[in-house]
Amino acid sequence: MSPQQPEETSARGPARDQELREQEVLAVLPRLTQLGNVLNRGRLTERAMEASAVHVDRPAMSVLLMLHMSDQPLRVGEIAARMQVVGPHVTRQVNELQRRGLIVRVADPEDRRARLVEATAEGAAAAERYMRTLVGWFADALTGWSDQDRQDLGRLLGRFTDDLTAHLAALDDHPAPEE
Amino acid sequence: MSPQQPEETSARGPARDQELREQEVLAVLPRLTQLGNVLNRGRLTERAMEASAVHVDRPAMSVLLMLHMSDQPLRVGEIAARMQVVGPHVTRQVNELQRRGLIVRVADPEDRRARLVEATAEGAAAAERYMRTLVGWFADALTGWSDQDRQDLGRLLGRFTDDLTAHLAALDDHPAPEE
DNA sequence: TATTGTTATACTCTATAACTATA
DNA sequence: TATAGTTATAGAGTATAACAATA
Repeated sequence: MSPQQPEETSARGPARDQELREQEVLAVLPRLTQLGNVLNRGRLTERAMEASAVHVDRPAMSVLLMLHMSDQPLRVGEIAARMQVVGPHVTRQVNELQRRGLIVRVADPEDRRARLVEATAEGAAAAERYMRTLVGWFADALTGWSDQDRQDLGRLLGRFTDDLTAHLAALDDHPAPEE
Repeated sequence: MSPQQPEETSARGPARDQELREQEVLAVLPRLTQLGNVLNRGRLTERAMEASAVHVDRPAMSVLLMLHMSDQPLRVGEIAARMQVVGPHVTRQVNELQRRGLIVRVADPEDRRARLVEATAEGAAAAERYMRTLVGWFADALTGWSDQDRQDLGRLLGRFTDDLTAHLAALDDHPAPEE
């Protein structure tokens, strides 16, 4: 992390800026990898489910959580789109959640091909317990942070995720200009 | 997570702080989920491998990258520990990388049970191409950010990952104090 | 004919168990 | 007896293909 003067930086032109950004990203890359591991692997989900007494598969928990955060019944296709997975995968999880009484399928009045997936009272309560457990852990990890740092983290993380998502989507359209 | 002292005066106690942090985390949670998806799923790795003309499996790429970032031959057990996976998984990936000539196994002079895994020139070049592609994409996504924001992101992300990792590890030792 | 969802199947990634060789 | 690694096998998670019902 070499400190630099903003004026100096921009005076050197875009190529130099790019190089500086790459230096910084290079330093953060291992942390991003680590964060990805903690979020996906690392049994974070399993532990939160255990702590909140929710006993379903991890993918099913994702579906239930997605449903809970939407505050509205969703179609299978919509759930799949939001989770960035394919339809059949969601069907399987919805089947399991239904078996356990955590969701129900109701008729979609607007389209008889589709059905709406809706959390039961029990399902909503389970999702709420799970989410509060997880959020509590994250919040605990931020103990000792200044208000400013916490706000900055939220702001920058959101912006970074959006920008990264947008840039990767753009790569699909303009396939890789040579570097 | 119910605060024991319901009525707080203007002075903010720890319980109130906790609640504030949870509010902020709740807002960032979807973004963290999204970021986790982008990093792990979303074909980011596959696309970077394609763009850098590296043709191995995704887990094998992780091993090769880990080796490249260590700048030193590593034992299978050490790679597994750093990747947080089990030994046999690494063995499989190392086998494939060896078949493709990207790594070699050399004798460990200090322990004849173990062998050291080392990237070949070709393997190191492939890892370097891959890493530069990925870092380039991330850096591009940060175009238009102020120097301050970029530095803050790096700093806060690193700290967050460390604190989160530490907190989750602590949960293993003091299993969930009842609330 | 296109779209929503389901069923059946296959593939990828990672873990556990059993074993070998060296310490 | 304990440790490093490998081989064989099993499981979780997700995708693709083929199909049904409705639009």
